[in-house]
Amino acid sequence: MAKGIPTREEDYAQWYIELVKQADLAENSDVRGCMVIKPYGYSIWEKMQQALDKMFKDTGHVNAYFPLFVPKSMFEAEEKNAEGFAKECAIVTHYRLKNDPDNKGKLIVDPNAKLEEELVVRPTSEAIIWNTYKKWIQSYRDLPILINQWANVVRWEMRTRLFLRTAEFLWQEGHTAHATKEEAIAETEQMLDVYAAFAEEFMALPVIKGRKSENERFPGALDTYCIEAMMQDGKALQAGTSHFLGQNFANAFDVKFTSKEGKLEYVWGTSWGVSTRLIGALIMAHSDDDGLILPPKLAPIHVVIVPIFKTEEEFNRISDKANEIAKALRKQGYSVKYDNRDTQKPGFKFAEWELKGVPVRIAIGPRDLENGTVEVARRDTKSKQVIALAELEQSIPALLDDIQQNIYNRALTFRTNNTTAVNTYEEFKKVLAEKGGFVSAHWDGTPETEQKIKEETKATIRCIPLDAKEEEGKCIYSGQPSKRRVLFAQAY
RNA sequence: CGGGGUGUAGCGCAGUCCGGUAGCGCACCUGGUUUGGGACCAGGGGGUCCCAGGUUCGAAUCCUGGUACCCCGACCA
Repeated sequence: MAKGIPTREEDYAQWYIELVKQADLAENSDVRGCMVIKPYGYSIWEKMQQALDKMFKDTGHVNAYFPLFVPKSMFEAEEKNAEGFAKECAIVTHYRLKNDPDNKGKLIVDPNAKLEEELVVRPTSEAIIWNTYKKWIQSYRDLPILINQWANVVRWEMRTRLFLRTAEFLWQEGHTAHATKEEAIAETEQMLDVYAAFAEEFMALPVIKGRKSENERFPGALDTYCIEAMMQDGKALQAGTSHFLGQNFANAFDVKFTSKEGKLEYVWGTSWGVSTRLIGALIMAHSDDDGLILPPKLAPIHVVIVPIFKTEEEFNRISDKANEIAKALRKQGYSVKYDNRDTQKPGFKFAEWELKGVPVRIAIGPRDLENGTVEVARRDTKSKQVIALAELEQSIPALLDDIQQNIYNRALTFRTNNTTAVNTYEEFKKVLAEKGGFVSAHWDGTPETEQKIKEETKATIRCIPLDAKEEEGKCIYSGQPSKRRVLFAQAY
Protein backbone atom coordinates (compact mmCIF):
# COMPACT_ATOMS: atom_id res chain seq x y z
CA MET A 1 0.00 0.00 0.00
CA ALA A 2 1.23 3.47 -0.82
CA LYS A 3 2.36 5.67 2.05
CA GLY A 4 -0.14 8.21 3.26
CA ILE A 5 -2.99 6.98 1.09
CA PRO A 6 -5.92 5.07 2.57
CA THR A 7 -6.99 1.96 0.69
CA ARG A 8 -10.03 2.07 -1.54
CA GLU A 9 -11.73 -0.20 0.93
CA GLU A 10 -11.06 2.12 3.86
CA ASP A 11 -12.15 5.36 2.24
CA TYR A 12 -12.68 5.56 -1.48
CA ALA A 13 -13.19 9.32 -1.63
CA GLN A 14 -10.07 10.02 0.40
CA TRP A 15 -8.09 7.45 -1.58
CA TYR A 16 -8.93 9.39 -4.72
CA ILE A 17 -7.98 12.79 -3.33
CA GLU A 18 -4.72 11.59 -1.83
CA LEU A 19 -3.80 9.71 -4.97
CA VAL A 20 -4.25 12.80 -7.12
CA LYS A 21 -1.97 14.74 -4.79
CA GLN A 22 0.66 12.09 -4.11
CA ALA A 23 0.97 11.08 -7.75
CA ASP A 24 1.69 14.74 -8.46
CA LEU A 25 -1.22 15.23 -10.83
CA ALA A 26 -2.82 18.27 -9.22
CA GLU A 27 -3.31 20.15 -6.00
CA ASN A 28 -5.77 22.58 -4.56
CA SER A 29 -4.72 26.13 -5.21
CA ASP A 30 -5.30 28.96 -2.79
CA VAL A 31 -8.16 30.01 -5.02
CA ARG A 32 -11.43 28.54 -3.86
CA GLY A 33 -12.48 25.55 -5.90
CA CYS A 34 -9.66 25.94 -8.40
CA MET A 35 -6.87 23.43 -8.84
CA VAL A 36 -3.34 23.67 -10.06
CA ILE A 37 -2.77 20.98 -12.65
CA LYS A 38 0.83 19.95 -12.16
CA PRO A 39 3.15 18.94 -15.01
CA TYR A 40 2.56 15.21 -14.66
CA GLY A 41 -1.21 15.64 -14.58
CA TYR A 42 -1.11 18.15 -17.38
CA SER A 43 0.89 15.81 -19.57
CA ILE A 44 -1.93 13.28 -19.29
CA TRP A 45 -4.32 16.00 -20.45
CA GLU A 46 -1.97 16.76 -23.35
CA LYS A 47 -2.04 13.12 -24.39
CA MET A 48 -5.82 13.18 -24.28
CA GLN A 49 -5.90 16.40 -26.27
CA GLN A 50 -3.61 15.00 -28.94
CA ALA A 51 -5.69 11.89 -29.43
CA LEU A 52 -9.03 13.71 -29.38
CA ASP A 53 -7.83 16.54 -31.56
CA LYS A 54 -6.76 14.07 -34.21
CA MET A 55 -10.13 12.35 -34.04
CA PHE A 56 -11.90 15.68 -34.43
CA LYS A 57 -9.76 16.66 -37.40
CA ASP A 58 -10.26 13.26 -38.96
CA THR A 59 -14.00 13.87 -38.83
CA GLY A 60 -13.68 17.20 -40.57
CA HIS A 61 -13.54 19.65 -37.67
CA VAL A 62 -11.29 22.66 -37.25
CA ASN A 63 -10.23 24.56 -34.15
CA ALA A 64 -11.02 28.17 -33.34
CA TYR A 65 -11.18 30.38 -30.28
CA PHE A 66 -13.98 32.54 -28.90
CA PRO A 67 -14.00 35.06 -26.03
CA LEU A 68 -13.97 34.13 -22.37
CA PHE A 69 -16.51 36.85 -21.63
CA VAL A 70 -20.12 36.84 -22.70
CA PRO A 71 -22.20 40.00 -22.27
CA LYS A 72 -25.19 39.25 -20.07
CA SER A 73 -27.72 40.18 -22.75
CA MET A 74 -26.10 37.74 -25.13
CA PHE A 75 -25.91 35.06 -22.50
CA GLU A 76 -29.60 35.27 -21.67
CA ALA A 77 -30.77 35.06 -25.29
CA GLU A 78 -31.39 31.31 -25.21
CA GLU A 79 -33.59 31.23 -22.16
CA LYS A 80 -33.36 27.61 -21.13
CA ASN A 81 -29.62 27.57 -21.49
CA ALA A 82 -29.27 30.78 -19.52
CA GLU A 83 -31.60 29.59 -16.80
CA GLY A 84 -29.76 26.30 -16.52
CA PHE A 85 -26.41 27.95 -15.89
CA ALA A 86 -27.54 31.15 -14.18
CA LYS A 87 -26.90 29.98 -10.64
CA GLU A 88 -23.31 29.02 -11.26
CA CYS A 89 -21.98 31.99 -13.21
CA ALA A 90 -19.07 34.23 -12.31
CA ILE A 91 -19.81 37.81 -13.35
CA VAL A 92 -17.45 40.65 -14.17
CA THR A 93 -18.93 43.95 -13.08
CA HIS A 94 -15.92 46.31 -13.03
CA TYR A 95 -12.82 46.86 -15.08
CA ARG A 96 -10.48 48.68 -12.73
CA LEU A 97 -9.00 48.72 -9.25
CA LYS A 98 -7.60 51.68 -7.40
CA ASN A 99 -5.56 52.39 -4.30
CA ASP A 100 -7.57 52.18 -1.13
CA PRO A 101 -7.37 55.66 0.44
CA ASP A 102 -8.03 54.18 3.89
CA ASN A 103 -5.60 51.31 3.68
CA LYS A 104 -2.16 51.91 2.28
CA GLY A 105 -0.86 49.29 -0.11
CA LYS A 106 -4.31 47.78 -0.62
CA LEU A 107 -6.57 47.98 -3.60
CA ILE A 108 -10.31 48.40 -3.91
CA VAL A 109 -12.69 48.09 -6.81
CA ASP A 110 -13.02 51.49 -8.41
CA PRO A 111 -16.73 52.36 -8.17
CA ASN A 112 -16.31 54.64 -11.17
CA ALA A 113 -15.26 51.71 -13.29
CA LYS A 114 -18.55 49.87 -13.30
CA LEU A 115 -19.33 48.19 -16.62
CA GLU A 116 -22.37 49.34 -18.55
CA GLU A 117 -23.24 45.71 -18.99
CA GLU A 118 -21.99 42.83 -16.88
CA LEU A 119 -19.87 40.16 -18.50
CA VAL A 120 -20.53 36.52 -17.75
CA VAL A 121 -17.42 34.36 -17.59
CA ARG A 122 -18.43 31.56 -19.95
CA PRO A 123 -19.75 28.43 -18.29
CA THR A 124 -20.15 27.14 -21.88
CA SER A 125 -19.88 28.96 -25.18
CA GLU A 126 -23.07 28.37 -27.16
CA ALA A 127 -24.19 31.99 -26.75
CA ILE A 128 -21.05 33.74 -27.93
CA ILE A 129 -20.55 31.22 -30.71
CA TRP A 130 -24.09 31.35 -32.10
CA ASN A 131 -23.96 35.11 -31.88
CA THR A 132 -20.88 34.87 -34.10
CA TYR A 133 -22.32 32.22 -36.44
CA LYS A 134 -25.11 34.63 -37.28
CA LYS A 135 -22.55 36.78 -39.06
CA TRP A 136 -20.98 33.86 -40.86
CA ILE A 137 -24.05 32.14 -42.24
CA GLN A 138 -26.18 33.41 -45.09
CA SER A 139 -26.48 30.53 -47.49
CA TYR A 140 -26.57 26.75 -47.42
CA ARG A 141 -23.16 27.14 -49.07
CA ASP A 142 -21.82 28.40 -45.72
CA LEU A 143 -22.83 25.18 -44.03
CA PRO A 144 -21.92 23.06 -42.30
CA ILE A 145 -19.68 24.84 -39.80
CA LEU A 146 -17.66 22.27 -37.87
CA ILE A 147 -15.72 24.05 -35.16
CA ASN A 148 -14.07 22.88 -31.99
CA GLN A 149 -12.61 25.04 -29.25
CA TRP A 150 -10.07 24.06 -26.58
CA ALA A 151 -10.78 26.34 -23.67
CA ASN A 152 -11.35 26.89 -20.01
CA VAL A 153 -14.79 27.50 -18.56
CA VAL A 154 -16.01 28.55 -15.15
CA ARG A 155 -18.90 27.07 -13.24
CA TRP A 156 -19.27 28.32 -9.70
CA GLU A 157 -19.90 24.95 -8.12
CA MET A 158 -20.91 24.78 -4.50
CA ARG A 159 -18.62 21.91 -3.82
CA THR A 160 -15.58 20.95 -5.81
CA ARG A 161 -13.33 17.92 -6.13
CA LEU A 162 -10.01 17.71 -7.91
CA PHE A 163 -10.58 16.99 -11.61
CA LEU A 164 -14.15 15.76 -11.08
CA ARG A 165 -15.65 19.13 -10.41
CA THR A 166 -13.68 22.34 -10.18
CA ALA A 167 -14.81 25.94 -10.46
CA GLU A 168 -12.60 26.41 -13.49
CA PHE A 169 -11.88 23.51 -15.78
CA LEU A 170 -10.31 22.79 -19.13
CA TRP A 171 -12.30 21.17 -21.88
CA GLN A 172 -13.06 21.11 -25.53
CA GLU A 173 -16.41 22.15 -26.90
CA GLY A 174 -17.51 21.44 -30.42
CA HIS A 175 -20.16 23.70 -31.93
CA THR A 176 -21.53 22.80 -35.30
CA ALA A 177 -24.15 24.32 -37.58
CA HIS A 178 -26.05 22.41 -40.24
CA ALA A 179 -28.64 22.89 -42.96
CA THR A 180 -30.79 19.95 -41.98
CA LYS A 181 -32.07 18.25 -38.91
CA GLU A 182 -30.87 14.88 -40.16
CA GLU A 183 -27.36 16.14 -40.66
CA ALA A 184 -27.24 17.69 -37.18
CA ILE A 185 -28.49 14.49 -35.56
CA ALA A 186 -25.93 12.50 -37.53
CA GLU A 187 -23.22 14.85 -36.25
CA THR A 188 -24.45 14.49 -32.67
CA GLU A 189 -24.30 10.73 -32.97
CA GLN A 190 -20.98 10.74 -34.77
CA MET A 191 -19.34 12.73 -31.97
CA LEU A 192 -20.82 10.45 -29.36
CA ASP A 193 -19.17 7.59 -31.22
CA VAL A 194 -15.89 9.50 -31.28
CA TYR A 195 -16.07 9.94 -27.52
CA ALA A 196 -16.94 6.31 -26.94
CA ALA A 197 -14.08 5.21 -29.16
CA PHE A 198 -11.69 7.50 -27.36
CA ALA A 199 -12.79 6.25 -23.94
CA GLU A 200 -12.50 2.63 -24.90
CA GLU A 201 -9.39 2.68 -27.07
CA PHE A 202 -7.30 5.25 -25.27
CA MET A 203 -8.61 5.37 -21.73
CA ALA A 204 -9.30 1.62 -21.63
CA LEU A 205 -12.62 2.64 -20.19
CA PRO A 206 -15.74 0.79 -21.26
CA VAL A 207 -18.69 3.14 -21.62
CA ILE A 208 -22.41 2.90 -22.20
CA LYS A 209 -23.72 5.08 -24.97
CA GLY A 210 -27.15 6.46 -24.36
CA ARG A 211 -29.53 9.36 -24.19
CA LYS A 212 -30.29 11.49 -21.20
CA SER A 213 -33.76 11.69 -19.74
CA GLU A 214 -35.53 15.05 -19.84
CA ASN A 215 -34.37 15.84 -16.30
CA GLU A 216 -30.73 15.37 -17.14
CA ARG A 217 -30.76 17.01 -20.55
CA PHE A 218 -28.41 19.89 -21.34
CA PRO A 219 -30.29 23.16 -20.94
CA GLY A 220 -31.16 24.39 -24.41
CA ALA A 221 -30.79 21.01 -26.13
CA LEU A 222 -33.56 18.93 -27.68
CA ASP A 223 -31.65 15.75 -27.02
CA THR A 224 -28.54 14.94 -25.01
CA TYR A 225 -26.45 11.89 -25.75
CA CYS A 226 -23.81 10.72 -23.31
CA ILE A 227 -21.29 8.09 -22.45
CA GLU A 228 -21.45 6.73 -18.93
CA ALA A 229 -18.63 4.92 -17.17
CA MET A 230 -18.50 2.98 -13.94
CA MET A 231 -15.97 3.82 -11.25
CA GLN A 232 -14.55 1.25 -8.84
CA ASP A 233 -16.95 2.25 -6.10
CA GLY A 234 -19.85 1.41 -8.39
CA LYS A 235 -20.83 5.00 -8.99
CA ALA A 236 -21.44 6.33 -12.46
CA LEU A 237 -19.45 9.08 -14.08
CA GLN A 238 -20.62 10.94 -17.15
CA ALA A 239 -17.57 10.92 -19.37
CA GLY A 240 -18.78 12.95 -22.30
CA THR A 241 -21.88 14.52 -23.81
CA SER A 242 -23.09 15.34 -27.28
CA HIS A 243 -26.14 17.55 -27.72
CA PHE A 244 -28.61 17.92 -30.52
CA LEU A 245 -29.61 21.56 -30.17
CA GLY A 246 -32.33 21.58 -32.80
CA GLN A 247 -32.94 25.17 -33.92
CA ASN A 248 -32.98 26.57 -30.39
CA PHE A 249 -29.85 28.64 -30.64
CA ALA A 250 -30.53 29.61 -34.23
CA ASN A 251 -33.86 30.94 -33.06
CA ALA A 252 -32.38 32.74 -30.10
CA PHE A 253 -29.64 34.37 -32.18
CA ASP A 254 -31.59 34.64 -35.40
CA VAL A 255 -29.26 32.49 -37.45
CA LYS A 256 -30.94 31.83 -40.79
CA PHE A 257 -29.75 30.65 -44.18
CA THR A 258 -31.17 30.52 -47.66
CA SER A 259 -31.63 26.95 -48.76
CA LYS A 260 -30.98 25.52 -52.21
CA GLU A 261 -34.67 25.98 -52.82
CA GLY A 262 -34.41 29.66 -52.00
CA LYS A 263 -36.27 29.41 -48.70
CA LEU A 264 -35.12 31.14 -45.52
CA GLU A 265 -34.60 28.58 -42.76
CA TYR A 266 -33.18 28.38 -39.28
CA VAL A 267 -29.87 26.59 -38.84
CA TRP A 268 -29.63 23.28 -36.95
CA GLY A 269 -27.00 22.92 -34.25
CA THR A 270 -25.02 20.54 -32.10
CA SER A 271 -22.53 20.90 -29.30
CA TRP A 272 -20.36 18.34 -27.59
CA GLY A 273 -17.67 18.30 -24.96
CA VAL A 274 -15.30 16.44 -22.69
CA SER A 275 -13.26 17.93 -19.90
CA THR A 276 -10.34 17.40 -17.55
CA ARG A 277 -12.87 15.38 -15.59
CA LEU A 278 -11.75 12.50 -17.81
CA ILE A 279 -8.52 12.46 -15.81
CA GLY A 280 -10.60 11.80 -12.73
CA ALA A 281 -12.39 9.01 -14.55
CA LEU A 282 -9.11 7.50 -15.60
CA ILE A 283 -7.87 7.42 -12.02
CA MET A 284 -11.04 6.10 -10.45
CA ALA A 285 -11.59 3.41 -13.03
CA HIS A 286 -8.19 1.73 -13.03
CA SER A 287 -5.95 2.65 -10.15
CA ASP A 288 -5.25 0.56 -7.05
CA ASP A 289 -4.03 0.92 -3.49
CA ASP A 290 -0.43 1.28 -4.66
CA GLY A 291 -1.23 4.22 -6.87
CA LEU A 292 -2.15 5.11 -10.41
CA ILE A 293 -2.54 2.64 -13.19
CA LEU A 294 -2.37 4.46 -16.49
CA PRO A 295 -3.33 2.98 -19.83
CA PRO A 296 -0.20 2.91 -22.02
CA LYS A 297 -1.91 4.97 -24.70
CA LEU A 298 -2.26 7.92 -22.33
CA ALA A 299 0.71 7.40 -20.02
CA PRO A 300 3.18 10.29 -20.21
CA ILE A 301 5.96 7.78 -19.54
CA HIS A 302 5.62 4.28 -20.97
CA VAL A 303 8.73 2.72 -19.56
CA VAL A 304 10.91 3.67 -16.63
CA ILE A 305 14.37 2.17 -16.26
CA VAL A 306 15.77 1.80 -12.76
CA PRO A 307 19.44 0.98 -12.30
CA ILE A 308 20.63 -1.13 -9.40
CA PHE A 309 24.23 -0.65 -8.47
CA LYS A 310 26.77 -0.49 -5.70
CA THR A 311 29.80 1.18 -7.17
CA GLU A 312 30.25 4.03 -9.56
CA GLU A 313 31.88 1.67 -11.99
CA GLU A 314 28.79 -0.51 -11.93
CA PHE A 315 26.57 2.51 -12.31
CA ASN A 316 28.46 3.58 -15.43
CA ARG A 317 28.22 0.19 -17.04
CA ILE A 318 24.54 -0.09 -16.24
CA SER A 319 23.88 3.43 -17.49
CA ASP A 320 25.47 2.58 -20.83
CA LYS A 321 23.15 -0.36 -21.16
CA ALA A 322 20.12 1.59 -19.93
CA ASN A 323 20.72 4.41 -22.38
CA GLU A 324 21.05 1.89 -25.16
CA ILE A 325 17.71 0.34 -24.24
CA ALA A 326 16.06 3.74 -23.86
CA LYS A 327 17.31 4.80 -27.26
CA ALA A 328 15.99 1.68 -28.93
CA LEU A 329 12.58 1.98 -27.29
CA ARG A 330 12.32 5.67 -28.11
CA LYS A 331 13.03 4.80 -31.69
CA GLN A 332 9.95 2.60 -31.52
CA GLY A 333 7.94 5.61 -30.41
CA TYR A 334 7.82 5.07 -26.67
CA SER A 335 8.43 7.57 -23.95
CA VAL A 336 11.21 6.28 -21.73
CA LYS A 337 12.53 7.65 -18.46
CA TYR A 338 15.91 6.55 -17.21
CA ASP A 339 15.80 7.21 -13.49
CA ASN A 340 19.51 7.70 -12.90
CA ARG A 341 19.17 9.58 -9.62
CA ASP A 342 21.85 8.44 -7.21
CA THR A 343 20.00 10.08 -4.36
CA GLN A 344 17.24 7.47 -4.05
CA LYS A 345 17.41 3.74 -3.55
CA PRO A 346 15.82 1.32 -6.01
CA GLY A 347 13.02 0.38 -3.61
CA PHE A 348 12.05 4.01 -3.29
CA LYS A 349 12.02 4.43 -7.04
CA PHE A 350 9.93 1.31 -7.56
CA ALA A 351 7.31 2.62 -5.17
CA GLU A 352 7.38 6.08 -6.66
CA TRP A 353 6.91 4.99 -10.27
CA GLU A 354 4.18 2.61 -9.23
CA LEU A 355 2.46 5.49 -7.49
CA LYS A 356 2.70 7.41 -10.73
CA GLY A 357 1.30 4.59 -12.77
CA VAL A 358 4.09 4.05 -15.28
CA PRO A 359 2.94 0.92 -17.14
CA VAL A 360 6.29 -0.84 -17.48
CA ARG A 361 9.40 -0.79 -15.32
CA ILE A 362 12.74 -2.19 -16.33
CA ALA A 363 15.31 -2.86 -13.62
CA ILE A 364 18.93 -3.49 -14.50
CA GLY A 365 21.53 -4.65 -12.01
CA PRO A 366 24.96 -6.29 -12.11
CA ARG A 367 23.30 -9.70 -12.28
CA ASP A 368 21.51 -8.66 -15.47
CA LEU A 369 24.65 -7.26 -17.04
CA GLU A 370 26.27 -10.59 -16.51
CA ASN A 371 23.35 -12.57 -17.94
CA GLY A 372 22.36 -10.19 -20.72
CA THR A 373 18.89 -9.76 -19.22
CA VAL A 374 16.65 -7.20 -17.54
CA GLU A 375 13.82 -7.47 -15.07
CA VAL A 376 10.54 -6.26 -16.55
CA ALA A 377 7.66 -5.44 -14.23
CA ARG A 378 4.16 -4.51 -15.33
CA ARG A 379 2.18 -2.03 -13.26
CA ASP A 380 -1.29 -3.44 -13.84
CA THR A 381 -0.65 -6.88 -12.38
CA LYS A 382 2.59 -6.10 -10.55
CA SER A 383 4.12 -9.27 -12.01
CA LYS A 384 7.78 -9.41 -12.97
CA GLN A 385 9.77 -11.46 -15.41
CA VAL A 386 13.33 -11.66 -16.53
CA ILE A 387 13.74 -10.99 -20.21
CA ALA A 388 16.75 -11.35 -22.47
CA LEU A 389 18.02 -8.05 -23.81
CA ALA A 390 17.73 -9.28 -27.34
CA GLU A 391 14.00 -9.84 -26.94
CA LEU A 392 13.23 -6.46 -25.44
CA GLU A 393 12.34 -4.66 -28.63
CA GLN A 394 9.69 -7.25 -29.40
CA SER A 395 8.38 -7.86 -25.94
CA ILE A 396 7.88 -4.27 -24.74
CA PRO A 397 5.39 -3.31 -27.48
CA ALA A 398 3.54 -6.54 -26.93
CA LEU A 399 3.53 -6.00 -23.20
CA LEU A 400 2.19 -2.45 -23.48
CA ASP A 401 -0.58 -3.65 -25.79
CA ASP A 402 -1.38 -6.37 -23.34
CA ILE A 403 -1.57 -3.93 -20.44
CA GLN A 404 -3.87 -1.64 -22.39
CA GLN A 405 -6.14 -4.58 -23.16
CA ASN A 406 -5.95 -6.04 -19.69
CA ILE A 407 -7.06 -2.92 -17.85
CA TYR A 408 -9.89 -2.49 -20.30
CA ASN A 409 -10.99 -6.06 -19.71
CA ARG A 410 -10.71 -5.63 -15.98
CA ALA A 411 -12.90 -2.52 -16.05
CA LEU A 412 -15.40 -4.24 -18.32
CA THR A 413 -15.60 -7.29 -16.08
CA PHE A 414 -16.09 -5.04 -13.08
CA ARG A 415 -18.88 -3.19 -14.80
CA THR A 416 -20.55 -6.38 -15.94
CA ASN A 417 -20.40 -7.83 -12.44
CA ASN A 418 -21.85 -4.65 -11.02
CA THR A 419 -24.72 -4.21 -13.41
CA THR A 420 -27.95 -5.74 -12.23
CA ALA A 421 -31.31 -6.03 -13.92
CA VAL A 422 -34.27 -5.73 -11.56
CA ASN A 423 -38.02 -5.91 -12.00
CA THR A 424 -39.40 -4.56 -8.74
CA TYR A 425 -38.79 -1.44 -6.71
CA GLU A 426 -37.92 -3.58 -3.69
CA GLU A 427 -35.16 -5.32 -5.61
CA PHE A 428 -34.06 -1.97 -6.99
CA LYS A 429 -33.60 -0.45 -3.55
CA LYS A 430 -31.95 -3.57 -2.23
CA VAL A 431 -29.39 -3.69 -5.03
CA LEU A 432 -28.56 -0.01 -4.66
CA ALA A 433 -28.17 -0.31 -0.92
CA GLU A 434 -26.18 -3.53 -0.81
CA LYS A 435 -24.32 -3.78 -4.08
CA GLY A 436 -24.43 -0.45 -5.88
CA GLY A 437 -23.37 -0.16 -9.48
CA PHE A 438 -25.67 0.16 -12.47
CA VAL A 439 -29.23 -1.01 -12.16
CA SER A 440 -31.15 -1.78 -15.29
CA ALA A 441 -34.88 -1.32 -14.85
CA HIS A 442 -38.11 -0.35 -16.52
CA TRP A 443 -39.29 3.24 -16.18
CA ASP A 444 -42.51 4.88 -17.27
CA GLY A 445 -40.72 7.74 -18.99
CA THR A 446 -41.98 10.54 -16.75
CA PRO A 447 -39.78 13.12 -15.01
CA GLU A 448 -41.99 12.80 -11.92
CA THR A 449 -41.14 9.13 -11.44
CA GLU A 450 -37.45 9.79 -12.00
CA GLN A 451 -37.57 12.58 -9.42
CA LYS A 452 -39.30 10.39 -6.85
CA ILE A 453 -36.79 7.60 -7.32
CA LYS A 454 -33.97 10.08 -6.98
CA GLU A 455 -35.36 11.47 -3.75
CA GLU A 456 -35.83 8.03 -2.29
CA THR A 457 -32.62 6.33 -3.44
CA LYS A 458 -30.23 9.05 -4.70
CA ALA A 459 -30.05 7.12 -7.96
CA THR A 460 -30.72 8.89 -11.23
CA ILE A 461 -31.22 7.70 -14.74
CA ARG A 462 -27.73 7.77 -16.16
CA CYS A 463 -28.97 7.07 -19.62
CA ILE A 464 -31.38 5.31 -21.86
CA PRO A 465 -28.89 3.01 -23.57
CA LEU A 466 -28.83 3.25 -27.35
CA ASP A 467 -28.63 -0.50 -27.62
CA ALA A 468 -31.49 -1.17 -25.18
CA LYS A 469 -33.66 -3.79 -26.73
CA GLU A 470 -37.39 -3.39 -27.02
CA GLU A 471 -39.18 -5.43 -24.39
CA GLU A 472 -42.50 -5.15 -22.66
CA GLY A 473 -42.23 -4.28 -19.00
CA LYS A 474 -43.68 -2.34 -16.14
CA CYS A 475 -42.14 0.69 -14.49
CA ILE A 476 -40.63 -0.43 -11.20
CA TYR A 477 -42.05 2.63 -9.47
CA SER A 478 -45.43 3.35 -11.03
CA GLY A 479 -46.26 0.03 -12.66
CA GLN A 480 -47.03 1.83 -15.91
CA PRO A 481 -46.05 0.09 -19.13
CA SER A 482 -42.49 0.54 -20.41
CA LYS A 483 -40.86 -0.51 -23.65
CA ARG A 484 -37.24 -0.66 -22.62
CA ARG A 485 -34.94 -0.70 -19.65
CA VAL A 486 -32.96 2.33 -18.60
CA LEU A 487 -29.80 2.51 -16.53
CA PHE A 488 -29.98 3.86 -12.99
CA ALA A 489 -27.04 4.61 -10.72
CA GLN A 490 -25.72 6.94 -8.13
CA ALA A 491 -23.44 9.34 -9.90
CA TYR A 492 -20.55 11.72 -9.48
C1' C B 1 -26.66 27.10 0.46
C1' G B 2 -26.91 23.84 5.23
C1' G B 3 -23.61 20.92 8.60
C1' G B 4 -18.66 19.92 10.37
C1' G B 5 -13.41 20.91 10.50
C1' U B 6 -8.82 23.36 10.03
C1' G B 7 -5.31 27.68 9.48
C1' U B 8 1.71 26.82 13.92
C1' A B 9 8.78 25.36 9.32
C1' G B 10 8.20 23.02 2.33
C1' C B 11 4.47 18.86 3.89
C1' G B 12 1.77 16.28 7.98
C1' C B 13 0.78 17.52 12.90
C1' A B 14 1.36 18.35 18.63
C1' G B 15 1.18 22.50 21.87
C1' U B 16 -4.38 26.12 22.98
C1' C B 17 -8.46 23.48 28.11
C1' C B 18 -4.68 25.63 32.58
C1' G B 19 -0.86 32.56 29.23
C1' G B 20 5.72 32.37 30.84
C1' U B 21 12.45 30.60 25.92
C1' A B 22 7.78 27.46 19.61
C1' G B 23 8.14 21.59 19.37
C1' C B 24 7.75 16.45 16.80
C1' G B 25 7.82 13.34 12.23
C1' C B 26 8.84 13.62 7.08
C1' A B 27 11.35 16.62 3.61
C1' C B 28 15.85 19.84 3.12
C1' C B 29 21.59 20.76 3.84
C1' U B 30 26.71 18.51 5.37
C1' G B 31 29.66 14.11 6.31
C1' G B 32 29.99 8.88 6.49
C1' U B 33 28.13 3.95 5.79
C1' U B 34 24.50 1.91 2.27
C1' U B 35 21.85 0.46 -2.71
C1' G B 36 17.84 -6.52 -6.47
C1' G B 37 11.17 -3.42 -2.88
C1' G B 38 9.98 2.93 0.43
C1' A B 39 18.19 2.82 4.12
C1' C B 40 20.96 4.12 8.63
C1' C B 41 24.06 7.12 11.94
C1' A B 42 25.88 11.92 13.33
C1' G B 43 25.56 17.06 12.81
C1' G B 44 22.87 21.39 10.79
C1' G B 45 19.44 25.19 8.65
C1' G B 46 14.58 26.82 8.43
C1' G B 47 8.81 30.28 12.00
C1' U B 48 5.22 37.83 10.81
C1' C B 49 2.05 30.61 15.17
C1' C B 50 -4.20 33.15 9.00
C1' C B 51 -5.46 38.70 9.70
C1' A B 52 -7.08 42.92 12.76
C1' G B 53 -8.30 44.73 17.37
C1' G B 54 -8.65 43.92 22.73
C1' U B 55 -7.24 41.94 27.89
C1' U B 56 -2.34 41.26 30.34
C1' C B 57 4.07 42.77 32.96
C1' G B 58 3.77 38.92 29.21
C1' A B 59 -0.68 35.91 24.09
C1' A B 60 0.21 30.40 19.35
C1' U B 61 -2.73 29.94 23.98
C1' C B 62 -7.93 34.19 26.71
C1' C B 63 -11.91 37.76 24.37
C1' U B 64 -14.18 40.25 19.89
C1' G B 65 -14.49 40.70 14.77
C1' G B 66 -12.89 39.20 10.11
C1' U B 67 -10.86 35.93 6.45
C1' A B 68 -9.19 31.63 3.82
C1' C B 69 -9.26 26.72 2.67
C1' C B 70 -10.81 21.61 3.34
C1' C B 71 -14.42 17.66 4.31
C1' C B 72 -19.78 15.80 4.37
C1' G B 73 -24.66 16.85 2.19
C1' A B 74 -28.21 19.34 -1.56
C1' C B 75 -27.03 21.30 -6.94
C1' C B 76 -24.02 20.26 -11.14
C1' A B 77 -19.59 18.00 -16.41
